[in-house]
Amino acid sequence: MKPTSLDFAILGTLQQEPQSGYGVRKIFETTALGNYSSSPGSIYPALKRLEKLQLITKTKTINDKTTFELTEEGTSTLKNWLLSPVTIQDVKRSSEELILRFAFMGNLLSSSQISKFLEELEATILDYLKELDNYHQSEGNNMPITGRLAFEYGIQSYQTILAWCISAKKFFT
Amino acid sequence: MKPTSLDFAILGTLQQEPQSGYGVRKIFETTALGNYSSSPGSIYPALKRLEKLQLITKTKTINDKTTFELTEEGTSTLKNWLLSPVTIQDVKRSSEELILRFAFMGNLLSSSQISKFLEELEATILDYLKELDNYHQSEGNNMPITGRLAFEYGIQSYQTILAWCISAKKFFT
DNA sequence: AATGTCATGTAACTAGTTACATGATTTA
DNA sequence: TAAATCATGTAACTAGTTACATGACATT
Repeated sequence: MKPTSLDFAILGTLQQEPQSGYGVRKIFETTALGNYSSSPGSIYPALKRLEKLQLITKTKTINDKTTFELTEEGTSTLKNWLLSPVTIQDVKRSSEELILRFAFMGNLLSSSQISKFLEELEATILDYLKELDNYHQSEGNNMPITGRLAFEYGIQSYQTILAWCISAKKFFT
Repeated sequence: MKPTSLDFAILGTLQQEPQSGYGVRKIFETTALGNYSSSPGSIYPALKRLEKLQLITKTKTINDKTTFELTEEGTSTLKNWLLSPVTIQDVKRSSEELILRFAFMGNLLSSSQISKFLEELEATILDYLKELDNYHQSEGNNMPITGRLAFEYGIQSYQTILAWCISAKKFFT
């Protein structure tokens, strides 16, 4: 029963500052933290889930607002997620989630832990890029033009992450 | 009852070449068409769905293999999807899906239709980038460092698509 | 007084995951 | 002959979507 990607997005948000359900929804709606659903049908059940798992607790209920904050277990769950190794599957499946992880590191990890994450990410992407390059070299000419261009977009987007990693590392020496 | 993203990935794959369910699974597993699940629990039910909607039909059953191909309705559904306008929501939610669309255009659309798509995409991303830039200008300094860097990654990844659009257009004059 | 936003929820549905199951065929 | 891969499926579960519902409070 491991938390979902949305769960971690909520945990990270609450870690930055305790929020009501409505507060979380507004943050997901307005900030670029988006592509996470802000609909009540996803947020409120998720909060219940997290509460049942004892990762968050209600703190105070002033007028209408119920404010949630992380429990100790919630904080350590979040931290473990931030510290978990970067796998090639992570890279293949969703770079978005890796960037989300990074975004939440500021408050919880040390500079050297953050820089280690970036180096792991860099290495993993380099590996994957080699794989993609090989495929491109051998199959590129057999692919229909739009297919090939789409594939090349993929390569370029990984190169973008790579370049971003390298420039981001400078902030965490 | 509109087809899902996975449905379109299957339709596009079958349009390129009729396949068995297993064939589709292998393509999703091995090609970079990935992040679409290739598990039997997603593919076989999806094929049933598409068959019920009369977008695909079984053609022949040689030994074990049941081969599916697009019906006329399937082809036109796919084509309509390819031709549908590029919205800012598409861009925000998933560039991946837009690139998937592009990848399938080769066989079904004319050069001018493809180039129109690229121009629409370019314009939409430009709009969105302006929005992101404004946000960055006004809020960038208030954001925690990892949050800001993550945001900047977002900007860079849209710039990558933009550059890709521009270079891809050259193939469809 | 009416509209909009704050604030929280539920109910019905859909798609996708994980895990299991089966049998045939191919390869080591 | 054992193991791997071909080939297709199902069953139980989970998360998320859409749509609806409610009431308080603030604004015009």
